[in-house]
Amino acid sequence: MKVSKGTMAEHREQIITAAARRFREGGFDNVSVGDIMKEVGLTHGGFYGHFSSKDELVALACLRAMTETVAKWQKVSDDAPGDRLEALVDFYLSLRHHDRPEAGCLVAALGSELSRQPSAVKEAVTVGQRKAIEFLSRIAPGKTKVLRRKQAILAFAAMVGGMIMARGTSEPQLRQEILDTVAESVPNSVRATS
Amino acid sequence: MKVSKGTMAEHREQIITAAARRFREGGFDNVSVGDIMKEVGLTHGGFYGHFSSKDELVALACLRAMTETVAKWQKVSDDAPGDRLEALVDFYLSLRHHDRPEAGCLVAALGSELSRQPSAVKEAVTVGQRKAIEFLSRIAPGKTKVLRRKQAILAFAAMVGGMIMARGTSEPQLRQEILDTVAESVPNSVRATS
DNA sequence: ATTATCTATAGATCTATAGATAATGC
DNA sequence: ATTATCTATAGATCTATAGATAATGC
Repeated sequence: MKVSKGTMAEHREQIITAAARRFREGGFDNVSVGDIMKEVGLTHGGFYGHFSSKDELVALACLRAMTETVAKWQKVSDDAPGDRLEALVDFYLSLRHHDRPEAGCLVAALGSELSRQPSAVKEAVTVGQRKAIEFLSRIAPGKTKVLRRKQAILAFAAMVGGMIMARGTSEPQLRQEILDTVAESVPNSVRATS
Repeated sequence: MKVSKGTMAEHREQIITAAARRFREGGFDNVSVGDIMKEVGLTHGGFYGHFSSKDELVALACLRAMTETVAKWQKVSDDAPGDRLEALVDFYLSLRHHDRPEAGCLVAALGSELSRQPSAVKEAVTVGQRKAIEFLSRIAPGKTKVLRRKQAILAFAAMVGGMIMARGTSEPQLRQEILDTVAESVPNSVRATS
């Protein structure tokens, strides 16, 4: 039953990866330690050899998800033929992202649950938020650093809010109107930010 | 033990009111039927004489919360000495709203949990979202109806996202930067929307 | 007589722990 | 010998239901 140290380290990574996906899919409360361990092919009892509590895994999974998201943003903006921020906004507010919260932005998938998480979780998310804002500042069009940071925060807020509103709507027409309107307006708005 | 029909109707209202507050405070999953009934001064067993399921109460509580919020927005904008939308944005992105999710916007308090709720709940929220967007359209500055609606959707998205980001942050300085930046940028952004 | 509420409970689920098992690694 | 994982379980909690109780309202 015992596995090598290398395999155990792999298991740990697999648990964090599975958790990052499953939590975004089902919410922190509706995904149990047992669910995640089963997905990795282990039993729930072994979990506590890897982590001291479910909360510890939640914090690690949040940071993992946010780091992966910013890395994906980097690729999307690098591949953009035209305006990098505009390409990112279209990518973020796509129907594809809407339909796959488990593979997308953690703040959009779990944002309103974060305020009720223990401080270790919020601290991990804060690190991720800073990375996201810093990345967006780099592709924002403003002339000064201060201005680009303001543009980054505004763009992030509008994208997160737009996606959450779209996911909370039962009518496909309103949903698409929200995604399209925000995607279309953010680039103009960013340029107007001072 | 039995009460009059009038009292029973009052109890029903009290249950919905308590639920609307407690759900925004703790999330749908972390507030039990028993918690809500206890707050109203009843026992959990009597709940099913009022509602067929917890989900039914969730839907009613969501609609209640959103309707109350839009009513409050109306008052805030009516009392504004200057620009009505600007006053509303400042009110929404205030530290006071940040600190009291249970008395504020449902989309900011529970937004990312909505996509996982049954369709009856999402339909109730959609009704509320339409009311919110229609209200914001009325105080938006655009020349045409179509333009004002776009401005309303952008402003709502930025406000929701800004509040959720602020509540998910553990650092007070970053939190305040997010609230201030979005509050300051939305009015300019709205004017730039076309 | 009807029915709003209460008491008690079935059935399900979840986190965390304890001790057993069996493979690694000194 | 050490330890990663497994089996089993304690303790807690939640939704929903069933039957009892006692006050309303015909």
